[in-house]
Amino acid sequence: MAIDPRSHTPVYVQLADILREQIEAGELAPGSALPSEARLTQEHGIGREAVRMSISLLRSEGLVNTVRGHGSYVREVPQRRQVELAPGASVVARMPSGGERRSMQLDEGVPILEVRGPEGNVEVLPGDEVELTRPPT
Amino acid sequence: MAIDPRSHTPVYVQLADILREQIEAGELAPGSALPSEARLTQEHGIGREAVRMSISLLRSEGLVNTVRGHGSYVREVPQRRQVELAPGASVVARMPSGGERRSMQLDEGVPILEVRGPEGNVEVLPGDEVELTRPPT
DNA sequence: ATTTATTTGTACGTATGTATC
DNA sequence: CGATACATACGTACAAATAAA
Repeated sequence: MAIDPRSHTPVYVQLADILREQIEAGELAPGSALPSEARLTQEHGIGREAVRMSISLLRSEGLVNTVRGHGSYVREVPQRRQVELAPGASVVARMPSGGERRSMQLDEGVPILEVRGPEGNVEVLPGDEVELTRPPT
Repeated sequence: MAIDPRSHTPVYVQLADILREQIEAGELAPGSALPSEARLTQEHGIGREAVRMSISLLRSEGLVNTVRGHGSYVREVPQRRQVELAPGASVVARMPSGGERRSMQLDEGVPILEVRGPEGNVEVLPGDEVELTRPPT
């Protein structure tokens, strides 16, 4: 359970594994706060940078969300609304640019869906709120 | 052009903006190498951490790809193969877990597409290589 | 095949800025 | 205002991967 600084797996990966396990086990429930950086630093006897890299890793996986000056929280499992893919349309997934992320108010680790309609019109959807569907015949 | 340490926009964001502009203008062509961390540090008069955060930001946007011990490179625009979404199927986009990223050999900043077939079968596709389509009526 | 130089990765410490409560 | 918490940014050092001599 304890972190081994001499292990070949980096300290920050070890801590991320511990936290991920606690999240998936429900010990850290959706919406609940992770321990602060200072606490994680002290309790695991590691530096602050390693702690921050751990949380950054979980953020990039879409598992947690960090609010500056407040804390890091386990992301709620998003409620997805169903969007029907129109006939003749196509869709690609990609990460948003910084500007797109801000304007769409997306958390880190959230991709976007870019839907091209048959007439060339493009629609950009938040990847964590949408489930694209094609109705049965 | 020069980086202003007293600006309210962080140094690493300023550098990322500069590099992103050079990428989108074609000065840094797809496949070409970015300047090394040491060069960027010296030429812009900033610390290595700021340089690394800049490149990390571009990586998370899927614009560059970093190879340890070698350098960072402008990502090639991916060739997407078209995959038809079956009738009755649905699809969501999300970021891969660390294990998924390794096993699918995905670069950072590449989402995945999770396709659920009508019979509940699930298929996981790399988001940078696939364009999902629904054929016209 | 060994070594050397280059480059990125990990990790620590320190200091200061800024947002939230 | 003060306390807490995360963000930015510098410096340092060593580890590890890569390529070239």
